[in-house]
Amino acid sequence: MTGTAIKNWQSVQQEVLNRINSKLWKPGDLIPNEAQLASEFGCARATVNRALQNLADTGLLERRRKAGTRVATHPVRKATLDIPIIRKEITGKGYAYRYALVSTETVVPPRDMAARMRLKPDEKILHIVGLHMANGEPYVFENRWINSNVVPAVRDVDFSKQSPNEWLVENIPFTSGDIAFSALCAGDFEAEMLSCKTGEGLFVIDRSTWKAEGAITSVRLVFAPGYRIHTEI
Amino acid sequence: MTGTAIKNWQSVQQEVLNRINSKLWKPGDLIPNEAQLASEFGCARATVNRALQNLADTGLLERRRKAGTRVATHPVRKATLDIPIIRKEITGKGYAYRYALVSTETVVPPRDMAARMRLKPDEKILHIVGLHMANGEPYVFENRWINSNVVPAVRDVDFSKQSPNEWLVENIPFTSGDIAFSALCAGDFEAEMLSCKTGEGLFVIDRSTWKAEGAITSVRLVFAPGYRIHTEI
DNA sequence: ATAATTTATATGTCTGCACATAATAAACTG
DNA sequence: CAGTTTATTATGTGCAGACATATAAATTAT
Repeated sequence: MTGTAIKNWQSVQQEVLNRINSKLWKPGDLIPNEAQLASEFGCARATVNRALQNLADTGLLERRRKAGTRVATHPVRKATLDIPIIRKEITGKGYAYRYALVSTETVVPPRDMAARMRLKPDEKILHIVGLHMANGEPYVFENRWINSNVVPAVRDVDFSKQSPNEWLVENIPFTSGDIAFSALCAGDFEAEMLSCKTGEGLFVIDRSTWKAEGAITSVRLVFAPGYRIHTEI
Repeated sequence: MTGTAIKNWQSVQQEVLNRINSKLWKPGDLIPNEAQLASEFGCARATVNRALQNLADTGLLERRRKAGTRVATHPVRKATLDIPIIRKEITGKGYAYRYALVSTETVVPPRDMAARMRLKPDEKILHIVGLHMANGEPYVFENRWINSNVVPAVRDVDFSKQSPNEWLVENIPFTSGDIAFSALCAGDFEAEMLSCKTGEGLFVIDRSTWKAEGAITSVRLVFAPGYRIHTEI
Protein backbone atom coordinates (compact mmCIF):
# COMPACT_ATOMS: atom_id res chain seq x y z
CA MET A 1 0.00 0.00 0.00
CA THR A 2 1.44 3.32 -0.97
CA GLY A 3 -0.80 5.42 1.19
CA THR A 4 0.10 8.46 -0.86
CA ALA A 5 -2.43 9.68 -3.37
CA ILE A 6 -1.48 9.21 -7.00
CA LYS A 7 -2.49 12.40 -8.68
CA ASN A 8 0.45 13.80 -10.57
CA TRP A 9 2.55 12.17 -13.27
CA GLN A 10 5.58 11.98 -11.01
CA SER A 11 3.75 9.82 -8.48
CA VAL A 12 2.44 7.62 -11.26
CA GLN A 13 6.01 7.21 -12.44
CA GLN A 14 7.14 6.40 -8.91
CA GLU A 15 4.43 3.79 -8.48
CA VAL A 16 5.33 2.15 -11.78
CA LEU A 17 8.98 2.17 -10.73
CA ASN A 18 8.04 0.52 -7.45
CA ARG A 19 6.18 -2.22 -9.26
CA ILE A 20 9.13 -2.84 -11.53
CA ASN A 21 11.63 -2.83 -8.69
CA SER A 22 9.49 -5.07 -6.51
CA LYS A 23 9.37 -7.53 -9.43
CA LEU A 24 5.59 -7.29 -9.51
CA TRP A 25 6.12 -6.40 -13.15
CA LYS A 26 9.12 -8.37 -14.37
CA PRO A 27 11.35 -7.60 -17.33
CA GLY A 28 9.52 -8.48 -20.51
CA ASP A 29 6.10 -8.29 -18.88
CA LEU A 30 3.28 -6.48 -20.56
CA ILE A 31 1.88 -3.95 -18.14
CA PRO A 32 -1.77 -2.80 -18.06
CA ASN A 33 -2.66 -0.27 -20.69
CA GLU A 34 -2.95 3.44 -20.06
CA ALA A 35 -6.70 3.44 -19.64
CA GLN A 36 -6.59 0.67 -17.05
CA LEU A 37 -3.81 2.33 -15.07
CA ALA A 38 -5.60 5.66 -15.25
CA SER A 39 -8.76 4.19 -13.77
CA GLU A 40 -6.77 2.30 -11.15
CA PHE A 41 -4.87 5.40 -10.08
CA GLY A 42 -7.90 7.62 -10.42
CA CYS A 43 -6.24 10.05 -12.80
CA ALA A 44 -6.51 11.00 -16.44
CA ARG A 45 -5.00 8.86 -19.18
CA ALA A 46 -2.87 11.82 -20.23
CA THR A 47 -1.22 11.77 -16.83
CA VAL A 48 -0.38 8.08 -17.10
CA ASN A 49 0.85 8.72 -20.62
CA ARG A 50 3.22 11.42 -19.43
CA ALA A 51 4.68 9.13 -16.78
CA LEU A 52 5.07 6.11 -19.05
CA GLN A 53 6.59 8.17 -21.84
CA ASN A 54 9.12 9.55 -19.45
CA LEU A 55 10.05 6.06 -18.29
CA ALA A 56 10.31 4.91 -21.88
CA ASP A 57 12.67 7.82 -22.55
CA THR A 58 14.94 6.67 -19.77
CA GLY A 59 14.93 3.16 -21.19
CA LEU A 60 12.99 1.34 -18.49
CA LEU A 61 9.89 0.69 -20.56
CA GLU A 62 9.36 -0.23 -24.17
CA ARG A 63 6.19 0.98 -25.80
CA ARG A 64 4.64 0.21 -29.14
CA ARG A 65 1.28 1.20 -30.47
CA LYS A 66 -1.27 -1.50 -30.25
CA ALA A 67 1.32 -3.87 -28.82
CA GLY A 68 1.26 -2.09 -25.48
CA THR A 69 3.88 -1.23 -22.90
CA ARG A 70 6.31 -3.72 -21.45
CA VAL A 71 9.15 -3.63 -18.98
CA ALA A 72 12.46 -3.45 -20.81
CA THR A 73 14.13 -6.86 -20.83
CA HIS A 74 17.57 -5.49 -20.17
CA PRO A 75 17.47 -2.11 -18.51
CA VAL A 76 19.84 0.01 -20.56
CA ARG A 77 20.85 2.80 -18.26
CA LYS A 78 21.06 6.11 -20.00
CA ALA A 79 23.55 8.67 -18.83
CA THR A 80 23.28 12.23 -20.05
CA LEU A 81 26.52 14.10 -20.47
CA ASP A 82 26.84 17.83 -20.78
CA ILE A 83 29.19 18.91 -23.53
CA PRO A 84 29.97 22.55 -22.90
CA ILE A 85 32.12 24.91 -24.90
CA ILE A 86 35.67 24.32 -23.77
CA ARG A 87 36.22 27.90 -22.71
CA LYS A 88 33.12 27.71 -20.52
CA GLU A 89 34.27 24.44 -19.04
CA ILE A 90 37.59 25.95 -18.06
CA THR A 91 36.34 29.29 -16.77
CA GLY A 92 33.52 27.46 -15.03
CA LYS A 93 36.13 25.69 -12.93
CA GLY A 94 37.62 29.03 -12.02
CA TYR A 95 40.70 28.77 -14.20
CA ALA A 96 42.05 31.39 -16.57
CA TYR A 97 41.36 30.44 -20.16
CA ARG A 98 43.69 30.89 -23.09
CA TYR A 99 43.60 29.52 -26.59
CA ALA A 100 46.77 29.05 -28.59
CA LEU A 101 46.54 28.49 -32.32
CA VAL A 102 49.20 26.05 -33.48
CA SER A 103 48.57 25.93 -37.20
CA THR A 104 46.01 26.46 -39.94
CA GLU A 105 46.20 25.23 -43.49
CA THR A 106 43.91 24.31 -46.34
CA VAL A 107 44.84 20.88 -47.57
CA VAL A 108 43.56 17.53 -48.72
CA PRO A 109 42.94 15.56 -45.53
CA PRO A 110 44.09 12.00 -44.89
CA ARG A 111 42.05 9.24 -46.49
CA ASP A 112 40.18 8.20 -43.38
CA MET A 113 39.15 11.75 -42.55
CA ALA A 114 38.06 12.43 -46.15
CA ALA A 115 35.98 9.27 -46.01
CA ARG A 116 34.44 10.11 -42.67
CA MET A 117 33.44 13.56 -43.91
CA ARG A 118 32.32 12.21 -47.31
CA LEU A 119 34.50 14.60 -49.27
CA LYS A 120 35.05 14.56 -53.01
CA PRO A 121 38.43 13.18 -54.14
CA ASP A 122 41.24 15.69 -53.60
CA GLU A 123 38.84 18.18 -52.00
CA LYS A 124 40.79 20.64 -49.87
CA ILE A 125 39.43 21.67 -46.52
CA LEU A 126 40.58 23.66 -43.54
CA HIS A 127 42.80 22.04 -40.94
CA ILE A 128 43.17 23.80 -37.62
CA VAL A 129 45.31 22.70 -34.74
CA GLY A 130 45.21 24.46 -31.40
CA LEU A 131 45.56 24.16 -27.69
CA HIS A 132 43.19 25.21 -24.93
CA MET A 133 44.91 26.14 -21.71
CA ALA A 134 43.74 26.48 -18.13
CA ASN A 135 45.86 28.70 -15.89
CA GLY A 136 48.62 28.42 -18.45
CA GLU A 137 48.65 24.62 -18.36
CA PRO A 138 47.64 22.62 -21.42
CA TYR A 139 44.08 21.41 -20.95
CA VAL A 140 43.01 19.93 -24.25
CA PHE A 141 44.57 19.61 -27.63
CA GLU A 142 42.22 20.26 -30.54
CA ASN A 143 42.81 18.77 -33.97
CA ARG A 144 40.03 19.94 -36.23
CA TRP A 145 38.96 19.70 -39.85
CA ILE A 146 36.35 22.11 -41.17
CA ASN A 147 34.68 21.70 -44.52
CA SER A 148 35.20 25.20 -45.88
CA ASN A 149 33.10 24.35 -48.93
CA VAL A 150 30.06 23.73 -46.76
CA VAL A 151 30.89 26.63 -44.42
CA PRO A 152 32.48 29.30 -46.63
CA ALA A 153 32.27 31.93 -43.88
CA VAL A 154 35.01 30.10 -42.05
CA ARG A 155 37.59 31.46 -44.52
CA ASP A 156 37.27 34.97 -43.10
CA VAL A 157 37.68 34.05 -39.44
CA ASP A 158 40.85 34.79 -37.52
CA PHE A 159 41.32 31.69 -35.42
CA SER A 160 44.16 33.17 -33.46
CA LYS A 161 41.57 35.30 -31.65
CA GLN A 162 38.76 32.81 -31.23
CA SER A 163 38.90 29.03 -31.10
CA PRO A 164 37.13 27.18 -33.89
CA ASN A 165 35.20 25.34 -31.18
CA GLU A 166 33.58 28.54 -30.06
CA TRP A 167 33.16 30.12 -33.48
CA LEU A 168 31.39 27.07 -34.84
CA VAL A 169 29.05 26.68 -31.89
CA GLU A 170 28.03 30.29 -32.10
CA ASN A 171 27.80 30.69 -35.85
CA ILE A 172 27.04 27.41 -37.55
CA PRO A 173 23.88 25.56 -36.66
CA PHE A 174 24.01 21.87 -37.25
CA THR A 175 21.35 19.30 -37.57
CA SER A 176 23.05 16.13 -36.41
CA GLY A 177 26.28 14.80 -35.09
CA ASP A 178 28.00 12.03 -33.28
CA ILE A 179 30.45 11.76 -30.41
CA ALA A 180 32.80 9.00 -29.41
CA PHE A 181 34.82 8.71 -26.22
CA SER A 182 37.97 6.69 -26.01
CA ALA A 183 41.44 6.59 -24.54
CA LEU A 184 44.82 7.05 -26.09
CA CYS A 185 48.37 6.47 -25.08
CA ALA A 186 50.39 9.66 -25.30
CA GLY A 187 52.95 9.51 -28.08
CA ASP A 188 55.85 11.92 -28.37
CA PHE A 189 53.69 14.46 -30.18
CA GLU A 190 50.84 14.42 -27.66
CA ALA A 191 53.30 14.47 -24.80
CA GLU A 192 54.92 17.60 -26.13
CA MET A 193 51.66 19.36 -26.90
CA LEU A 194 50.15 18.60 -23.50
CA SER A 195 53.49 18.80 -21.67
CA CYS A 196 53.07 15.38 -20.15
CA LYS A 197 55.05 12.17 -20.26
CA THR A 198 54.85 9.82 -23.23
CA GLY A 199 52.82 6.79 -22.32
CA GLU A 200 50.28 8.67 -20.22
CA GLY A 201 46.66 7.63 -20.63
CA LEU A 202 44.73 10.41 -22.31
CA PHE A 203 41.00 10.87 -22.61
CA VAL A 204 39.83 11.46 -26.17
CA ILE A 205 36.64 12.84 -27.65
CA ASP A 206 35.97 12.51 -31.38
CA ARG A 207 33.09 14.54 -32.67
CA SER A 208 31.57 15.15 -36.07
CA THR A 209 28.71 17.46 -36.92
CA TRP A 210 26.57 17.61 -40.01
CA LYS A 211 24.06 19.70 -41.79
CA ALA A 212 22.00 18.87 -44.85
CA GLU A 213 24.70 19.93 -47.31
CA GLY A 214 27.33 17.69 -45.77
CA ALA A 215 29.82 17.36 -42.96
CA ILE A 216 30.62 20.63 -41.23
CA THR A 217 33.47 19.62 -39.02
CA SER A 218 35.24 16.70 -37.48
CA VAL A 219 37.41 17.13 -34.45
CA ARG A 220 39.57 15.15 -32.09
CA LEU A 221 40.01 16.53 -28.60
CA VAL A 222 42.84 15.00 -26.59
CA PHE A 223 42.69 15.96 -22.93
CA ALA A 224 45.56 16.37 -20.54
CA PRO A 225 46.15 13.52 -18.08
CA GLY A 226 43.72 13.31 -15.20
CA TYR A 227 40.76 14.64 -17.15
CA ARG A 228 37.47 13.03 -16.33
CA ILE A 229 33.93 13.60 -17.37
CA HIS A 230 31.27 13.11 -14.77
CA THR A 231 27.51 12.79 -14.60
CA GLU A 232 24.70 11.58 -12.38
CA ILE A 233 22.00 9.15 -13.26
CA MET B 1 7.11 32.28 -44.15
CA THR B 2 7.30 28.61 -43.44
CA GLY B 3 4.45 27.53 -45.68
CA THR B 4 4.08 24.35 -43.69
CA ALA B 5 1.27 24.19 -41.19
CA ILE B 6 2.35 24.22 -37.56
CA LYS B 7 0.03 21.87 -35.82
CA ASN B 8 2.01 19.28 -33.93
CA TRP B 9 4.60 19.85 -31.26
CA GLN B 10 7.40 18.60 -33.48
CA SER B 11 6.75 21.32 -36.04
CA VAL B 12 6.56 23.92 -33.30
CA GLN B 13 9.91 22.67 -32.07
CA GLN B 14 11.32 22.83 -35.59
CA GLU B 15 10.09 26.37 -36.09
CA VAL B 16 11.60 27.47 -32.80
CA LEU B 17 14.85 25.78 -33.79
CA ASN B 18 14.79 27.63 -37.10
CA ARG B 19 14.36 30.95 -35.36
CA ILE B 20 17.25 30.19 -33.04
CA ASN B 21 19.49 28.99 -35.83
CA SER B 22 18.63 31.94 -38.08
CA LYS B 23 19.59 34.24 -35.19
CA LEU B 24 16.12 35.73 -35.16
CA TRP B 25 16.16 34.75 -31.52
CA LYS B 26 19.71 35.17 -30.27
CA PRO B 27 21.32 33.52 -27.26
CA GLY B 28 20.06 35.20 -24.11
CA ASP B 29 16.94 36.55 -25.81
CA LEU B 30 13.60 36.25 -24.14
CA ILE B 31 11.22 34.58 -26.55
CA PRO B 32 7.45 35.21 -26.69
CA ASN B 33 5.49 33.41 -24.03
CA GLU B 34 3.56 30.23 -24.64
CA ALA B 35 0.22 31.93 -25.12
CA GLN B 36 1.62 34.29 -27.74
CA LEU B 37 3.34 31.53 -29.66
CA ALA B 38 0.23 29.38 -29.48
CA SER B 39 -1.89 32.09 -31.03
CA GLU B 40 0.78 32.82 -33.64
CA PHE B 41 1.08 29.19 -34.65
CA GLY B 42 -2.63 28.59 -34.35
CA CYS B 43 -2.31 25.72 -31.91
CA ALA B 44 -3.04 25.09 -28.25
CA ARG B 45 -0.74 26.35 -25.54
CA ALA B 46 -0.17 22.76 -24.38
CA THR B 47 1.34 21.99 -27.76
CA VAL B 48 3.77 24.88 -27.52
CA ASN B 49 4.54 23.81 -23.96
CA ARG B 50 5.42 20.30 -25.11
CA ALA B 51 7.80 21.64 -27.75
CA LEU B 52 9.50 24.18 -25.49
CA GLN B 53 9.87 21.70 -22.67
CA ASN B 54 11.54 19.28 -25.01
CA LEU B 55 13.97 21.95 -26.18
CA ALA B 56 14.67 22.91 -22.58
CA ASP B 57 15.44 19.25 -21.86
CA THR B 58 18.04 19.20 -24.60
CA GLY B 59 19.58 22.37 -23.21
CA LEU B 60 18.72 24.83 -25.97
CA LEU B 61 16.23 26.84 -23.96
CA GLU B 62 16.13 27.96 -20.37
CA ARG B 63 12.74 28.36 -18.79
CA ARG B 64 11.70 29.81 -15.49
CA ARG B 65 8.27 30.47 -14.15
CA LYS B 66 7.21 34.02 -14.44
CA ALA B 67 10.62 34.94 -15.87
CA GLY B 68 9.76 33.33 -19.20
CA THR B 69 11.71 31.34 -21.74
CA ARG B 70 15.03 32.42 -23.16
CA VAL B 71 17.53 31.02 -25.60
CA ALA B 72 20.38 29.38 -23.73
CA THR B 73 23.37 31.69 -23.73
CA HIS B 74 25.74 28.86 -24.34
CA PRO B 75 24.13 25.83 -25.85
CA VAL B 76 25.38 23.04 -23.64
CA ARG B 77 24.98 20.04 -25.85
CA LYS B 78 23.70 17.00 -24.10
CA ALA B 79 24.79 13.59 -25.24
CA THR B 80 22.92 10.55 -24.02
CA LEU B 81 24.97 7.42 -23.55
CA ASP B 82 23.56 3.94 -23.27
CA ILE B 83 25.11 1.93 -20.46
CA PRO B 84 24.14 -1.68 -21.09
CA ILE B 85 24.92 -4.76 -19.06
CA ILE B 86 28.38 -5.84 -20.13
CA ARG B 87 27.26 -9.29 -21.19
CA LYS B 88 24.60 -7.73 -23.41
CA GLU B 89 27.13 -5.34 -24.87
CA ILE B 90 29.45 -8.19 -25.80
CA THR B 91 26.85 -10.62 -27.11
CA GLY B 92 25.18 -7.72 -28.90
CA LYS B 93 28.34 -7.34 -30.94
CA GLY B 94 28.18 -11.00 -31.85
CA TYR B 95 31.00 -12.14 -29.60
CA ALA B 96 30.98 -15.07 -27.24
CA TYR B 97 30.75 -13.90 -23.65
CA ARG B 98 32.58 -15.34 -20.71
CA TYR B 99 33.06 -14.06 -17.19
CA ALA B 100 36.06 -15.06 -15.14
CA LEU B 101 36.07 -14.44 -11.41
CA VAL B 102 39.50 -13.47 -10.20
CA SER B 103 38.92 -13.04 -6.49
CA THR B 104 36.36 -12.36 -3.78
CA GLU B 105 37.02 -11.35 -0.24
CA THR B 106 35.34 -9.46 2.57
CA VAL B 107 37.71 -6.81 3.82
CA VAL B 108 38.07 -3.24 4.96
CA PRO B 109 38.46 -1.23 1.75
CA PRO B 110 41.12 1.42 1.16
CA ARG B 111 40.54 4.80 2.74
CA ASP B 112 39.40 6.58 -0.40
CA MET B 113 36.88 3.89 -1.25
CA ALA B 114 35.55 3.80 2.32
CA ALA B 115 35.13 7.56 2.16
CA ARG B 116 33.43 7.49 -1.20
CA MET B 117 30.96 4.87 0.01
CA ARG B 118 30.53 6.60 3.39
CA LEU B 119 31.36 3.48 5.37
CA LYS B 120 31.79 3.28 9.12
CA PRO B 121 35.42 2.97 10.29
CA ASP B 122 36.78 -0.55 9.78
CA GLU B 123 33.52 -1.68 8.17
CA LYS B 124 34.19 -4.75 6.06
CA ILE B 125 32.55 -5.08 2.69
CA LEU B 126 32.72 -7.40 -0.29
CA HIS B 127 35.48 -6.95 -2.83
CA ILE B 128 35.06 -8.72 -6.16
CA VAL B 129 37.53 -8.71 -9.00
CA GLY B 130 36.69 -10.24 -12.33
CA LEU B 131 37.21 -10.15 -16.04
CA HIS B 132 34.65 -10.04 -18.84
CA MET B 133 35.84 -11.65 -22.03
CA ALA B 134 34.69 -11.44 -25.63
CA ASN B 135 35.62 -14.39 -27.83
CA GLY B 136 38.17 -15.39 -25.24
CA GLU B 137 39.91 -12.02 -25.31
CA PRO B 138 39.87 -9.75 -22.27
CA TYR B 139 37.25 -7.07 -22.81
CA VAL B 140 36.91 -5.26 -19.52
CA PHE B 141 38.39 -5.66 -16.09
CA GLU B 142 35.94 -5.16 -13.23
CA ASN B 143 37.09 -4.07 -9.78
CA ARG B 144 34.04 -3.85 -7.59
CA TRP B 145 33.13 -3.16 -3.98
CA ILE B 146 29.70 -4.11 -2.72
CA ASN B 147 28.34 -2.95 0.62
CA SER B 148 27.19 -6.31 1.95
CA ASN B 149 25.66 -4.58 4.97
CA VAL B 150 23.26 -2.65 2.76
CA VAL B 151 22.71 -5.62 0.43
CA PRO B 152 22.90 -8.72 2.63
CA ALA B 153 21.56 -10.97 -0.12
CA VAL B 154 24.86 -10.60 -1.90
CA ARG B 155 26.51 -12.96 0.59
CA ASP B 156 24.67 -15.96 -0.84
CA VAL B 157 25.51 -15.37 -4.47
CA ASP B 158 28.04 -17.47 -6.35
CA PHE B 159 29.89 -14.92 -8.43
CA SER B 160 31.78 -17.53 -10.34
CA LYS B 161 28.56 -18.27 -12.19
CA GLN B 162 27.18 -14.77 -12.66
CA SER B 163 29.01 -11.47 -12.78
CA PRO B 164 28.22 -9.02 -10.01
CA ASN B 165 27.36 -6.50 -12.72
CA GLU B 166 24.50 -8.64 -13.90
CA TRP B 167 23.37 -9.84 -10.49
CA LEU B 168 23.14 -6.31 -9.14
CA VAL B 169 21.27 -4.93 -12.12
CA GLU B 170 18.73 -7.71 -11.95
CA ASN B 171 18.28 -7.95 -8.22
CA ILE B 172 19.00 -4.67 -6.53
CA PRO B 173 16.97 -1.63 -7.48
CA PHE B 174 18.81 1.57 -6.87
CA THR B 175 17.62 5.09 -6.68
CA SER B 176 20.58 7.16 -7.77
CA GLY B 177 24.13 6.97 -8.94
CA ASP B 178 26.95 8.64 -10.72
CA ILE B 179 29.31 7.78 -13.53
CA ALA B 180 32.68 9.15 -14.48
CA PHE B 181 34.68 8.49 -17.63
CA SER B 182 38.40 8.86 -17.77
CA ALA B 183 41.56 7.37 -19.19
CA LEU B 184 44.33 5.42 -17.58
CA CYS B 185 47.77 4.32 -18.53
CA ALA B 186 48.13 0.56 -18.28
CA GLY B 187 50.44 -0.45 -15.47
CA ASP B 188 51.91 -3.92 -15.15
CA PHE B 189 48.81 -5.19 -13.39
CA GLU B 190 46.34 -3.87 -15.94
CA ALA B 191 48.55 -5.05 -18.76
CA GLU B 192 48.56 -8.57 -17.43
CA MET B 193 44.84 -8.66 -16.72
CA LEU B 194 43.89 -7.30 -20.14
CA SER B 195 46.80 -8.98 -21.92
CA CYS B 196 48.00 -5.77 -23.43
CA LYS B 197 51.25 -3.83 -23.26
CA THR B 198 52.09 -1.64 -20.30
CA GLY B 199 51.66 2.00 -21.21
CA GLU B 200 48.59 1.48 -23.38
CA GLY B 201 45.81 4.04 -23.02
CA LEU B 202 42.80 2.45 -21.38
CA PHE B 203 39.27 3.72 -21.14
CA VAL B 204 37.87 3.75 -17.62
CA ILE B 205 34.38 3.99 -16.20
CA ASP B 206 33.88 4.60 -12.48
CA ARG B 207 30.37 4.10 -11.25
CA SER B 208 28.69 4.27 -7.86
CA THR B 209 25.09 3.49 -7.08
CA TRP B 210 23.09 4.36 -4.03
CA LYS B 211 19.86 3.64 -2.30
CA ALA B 212 18.33 5.31 0.71
CA GLU B 213 20.22 3.15 3.22
CA GLY B 214 23.60 3.96 1.76
CA ALA B 215 26.02 3.11 -1.02
CA ILE B 216 25.27 -0.17 -2.76
CA THR B 217 28.30 -0.58 -4.91
CA SER B 218 31.23 1.22 -6.41
CA VAL B 219 33.02 -0.18 -9.40
CA ARG B 220 35.89 0.62 -11.71
CA LEU B 221 35.70 -0.83 -15.20
CA VAL B 222 38.95 -0.77 -17.15
CA PHE B 223 38.44 -1.56 -20.82
CA ALA B 224 40.85 -3.25 -23.16
CA PRO B 225 42.73 -0.97 -25.59
CA GLY B 226 40.69 0.27 -28.52
CA TYR B 227 37.44 0.46 -26.62
CA ARG B 228 35.25 3.39 -27.48
CA ILE B 229 31.83 4.50 -26.50
CA HIS B 230 29.73 6.15 -29.16
CA THR B 231 26.54 8.14 -29.39
CA GLU B 232 24.64 10.48 -31.65
CA ILE B 233 23.31 13.92 -30.84
C1' DA C 1 -1.53 -22.45 -47.85
C1' DT C 2 -0.26 -17.88 -48.77
C1' DA C 3 -1.07 -13.17 -49.64
C1' DA C 4 -3.87 -9.17 -49.35
C1' DT C 5 -7.31 -6.69 -46.77
C1' DT C 6 -9.92 -5.35 -42.93
C1' DT C 7 -10.67 -4.62 -38.06
C1' DA C 8 -9.65 -3.80 -33.41
C1' DT C 9 -6.79 -1.68 -30.10
C1' DA C 10 -3.01 0.77 -27.55
C1' DT C 11 -0.34 4.49 -27.91
C1' DG C 12 0.47 9.39 -29.71
C1' DT C 13 -1.04 13.78 -29.68
C1' DC C 14 -4.24 17.93 -30.05
C1' DT C 15 -7.74 20.98 -27.88
C1' DG C 16 -9.69 23.95 -24.45
C1' DC C 17 -10.11 24.69 -20.00
C1' DA C 18 -8.72 24.99 -15.08
C1' DC C 19 -5.92 25.51 -11.25
C1' DA C 20 -1.11 25.17 -9.02
C1' DT C 21 3.32 27.09 -8.40
C1' DA C 22 7.22 29.98 -8.62
C1' DA C 23 9.14 34.30 -9.09
C1' DT C 24 9.06 38.98 -10.29
C1' DA C 25 7.10 43.51 -9.72
C1' DA C 26 4.33 46.55 -7.23
C1' DA C 27 2.19 48.11 -3.21
C1' DC C 28 2.36 48.75 1.40
C1' DT C 29 4.15 49.50 6.11
C1' DG C 30 6.83 50.43 10.26
C1' DC D 1 14.05 53.69 3.19
C1' DA D 2 14.49 48.97 4.11
C1' DG D 3 11.66 45.15 4.88
C1' DT D 4 7.36 42.80 4.22
C1' DT D 5 3.13 41.74 1.98
C1' DT D 6 0.32 41.39 -2.06
C1' DA D 7 -0.71 41.18 -6.89
C1' DT D 8 0.62 39.73 -11.34
C1' DT D 9 2.36 36.73 -14.68
C1' DA D 10 4.59 32.77 -17.16
C1' DT D 11 5.29 28.22 -16.76
C1' DG D 12 3.82 23.50 -14.87
C1' DT D 13 0.48 20.32 -14.77
C1' DG D 14 -4.15 18.28 -14.41
C1' DC D 15 -8.67 16.76 -16.88
C1' DA D 16 -11.96 15.00 -20.37
C1' DG D 17 -12.73 14.20 -24.87
C1' DA D 18 -11.48 13.57 -29.64
C1' DC D 19 -9.03 12.03 -33.52
C1' DA D 20 -4.56 10.15 -35.65
C1' DT D 21 -1.53 6.39 -36.37
C1' DA D 22 0.76 2.19 -36.08
C1' DT D 23 0.25 -2.54 -35.93
C1' DA D 24 -1.21 -7.17 -34.15
C1' DA D 25 -4.73 -10.12 -35.17
C1' DA D 26 -8.54 -11.68 -37.72
C1' DT D 27 -10.63 -12.11 -42.05
C1' DT D 28 -11.07 -12.58 -46.85
C1' DA D 29 -9.31 -13.33 -51.35
C1' DT D 30 -6.00 -15.66 -54.48
